[in-house]
Amino acid sequence: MSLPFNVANHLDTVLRAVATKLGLADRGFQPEVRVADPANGDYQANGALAFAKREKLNPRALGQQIVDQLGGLQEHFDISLAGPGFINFRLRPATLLAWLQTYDSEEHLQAGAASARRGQTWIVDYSAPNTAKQMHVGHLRSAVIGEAICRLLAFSGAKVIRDNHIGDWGTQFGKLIWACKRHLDATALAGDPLEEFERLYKLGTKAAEADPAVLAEAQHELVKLQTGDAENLAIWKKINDVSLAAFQVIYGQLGIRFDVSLGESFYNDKVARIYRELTECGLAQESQGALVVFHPEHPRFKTQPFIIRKKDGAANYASSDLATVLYRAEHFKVDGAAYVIDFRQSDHMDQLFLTTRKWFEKTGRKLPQLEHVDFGTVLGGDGKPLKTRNGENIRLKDLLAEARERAFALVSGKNPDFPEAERRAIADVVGVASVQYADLSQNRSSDYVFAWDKMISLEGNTAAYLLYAVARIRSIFRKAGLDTGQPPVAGATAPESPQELALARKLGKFSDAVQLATGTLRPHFLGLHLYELAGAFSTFYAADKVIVDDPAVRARRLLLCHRTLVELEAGLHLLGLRTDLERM
RNA sequence: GCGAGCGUAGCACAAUGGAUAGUGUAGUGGCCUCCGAAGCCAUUGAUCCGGGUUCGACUCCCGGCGCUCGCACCA
Repeated sequence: MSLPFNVANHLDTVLRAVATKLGLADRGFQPEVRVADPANGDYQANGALAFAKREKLNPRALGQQIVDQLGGLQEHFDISLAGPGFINFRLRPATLLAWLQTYDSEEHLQAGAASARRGQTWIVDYSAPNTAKQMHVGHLRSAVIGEAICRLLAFSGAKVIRDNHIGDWGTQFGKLIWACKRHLDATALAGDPLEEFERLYKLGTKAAEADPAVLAEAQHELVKLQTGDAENLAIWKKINDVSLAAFQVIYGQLGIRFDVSLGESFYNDKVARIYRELTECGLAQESQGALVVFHPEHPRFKTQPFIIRKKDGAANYASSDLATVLYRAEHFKVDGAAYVIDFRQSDHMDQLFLTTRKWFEKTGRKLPQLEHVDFGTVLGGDGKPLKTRNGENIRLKDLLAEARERAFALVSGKNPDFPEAERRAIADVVGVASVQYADLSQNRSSDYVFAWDKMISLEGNTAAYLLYAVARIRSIFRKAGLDTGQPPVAGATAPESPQELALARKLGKFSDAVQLATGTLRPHFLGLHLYELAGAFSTFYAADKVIVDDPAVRARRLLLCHRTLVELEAGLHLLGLRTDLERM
């Protein structure tokens, strides 16, 4: 028997078969296979405890009964019954070696993982900045988390559509066009066009606030735009083109590439159908002049309306989001849609999903799995949303530039002898990766404190610590005159020392980490695995010399080094980080 | 007011109802004649309060307290 990519799933399958044989399955036995604390083994099955309790059986006797049926697993596992009825599985060293020999590259790891969601189509809605404004720190999390989720879903076999649902339509364009027609600075526009549009946007907003006549003019410009006025449409298009080009620079640095950018304007001509359908199926009603949806069974949404058409007859983001769900279901035929949007919009998302569920049910449509991938706020050291000293939003381009500068200073301090161009290249990787990883290494649901010192200090669970492990492994190969692409690992023996074993066992948990991160749409589970892997490597590296004379020992330690490199890189790539550095 | 989320060592975080609540940082004490010390080893220190469910609760339920966010036409 060859060992499967995900050992826990294999154990689950075997245990279910045993449960069937023992007549437990039809009474609801669940194996409950979990990754175990290393002190207890590699995996544990907890199912006997709950089942025995429910069926009034002795849990240890039941556990023993199950263990007695697991003879076929003895080749690969040391199996024991422990405590009140835990079944512990410890992989044998030879099995660890076999697993490591099989999963020897990023491609093979992916091949192993790709069965989980084969045949599924997912659309991921992330980033979604508004045009005419610079991307700022508030846009960071959606972009970074969204990209990681796309990669995780694709890795587990899904077809993924990356959709940038940009805010390219709305009432702000009235004020903006008003300002463009009166205050455009051609020189500034030629220099940094987005900067100029942002200035005009602020100017237009202020002017409209101060003077009702301006507001009226701006509203007129908006109506002209909406009714297809050629001049206003041209300005609008110019603004969007300029904005997208500026966004693209940021996306390039973050390793993001979208498949489609279907912004709000794309859905302009699709909202009338929403009003009609929702009214016809009895979900929508008039209230205070607006078209709204109430949910009588819901404690809050029975009185808090979901406004899908404003009293002035215009669409809003609810109408547009409903049209978007329909388009994704009809045109892309998605099985799932993940919305990477901050937690403050939870009410909106709840109302959107609730309404969609009822609407699709009434119209006989298949409902995709709808997931709000929410996330908290990026905070400053004062515990408030991160801003500049004068209270402005921090621009993403400035933030990323500072990250690279700080990384450059650090690399230069550590390795002043590296050529400057190389130090720059290293800083580009380390700086951006540090920002990305600071976000991805913790549970997305909570707010997080943005602290340069912690994220680039290179201590603890940081990108630099992981990349340092990558650099050290490359260094071992380089110094020994070996190629990481052709590791000389023939004749490797099974891991022996405690540090080799700990590292090998950690390597085998990659699949569990990917599965957990993907299943929960929480990338930090993968980050945590990579951090623990890098730690296990550092411990191994300090304890066991790799380049030794004994060919078998040398081959197996090189094998461990190589697989650590492969997994660290595969994992970091899954999180959207670059790893292309030889040394740092 | 109603609703949602969050309260874990000085600080920053982790824990898919499981075994002795993990890690980083800060503190203390060790380790470079040896493949990179941006490292390794050891050690001090925590579940907001009160009930409940469970063989077992940071996790689930109820009630407090505290912080954050949302609540009619911005997205």
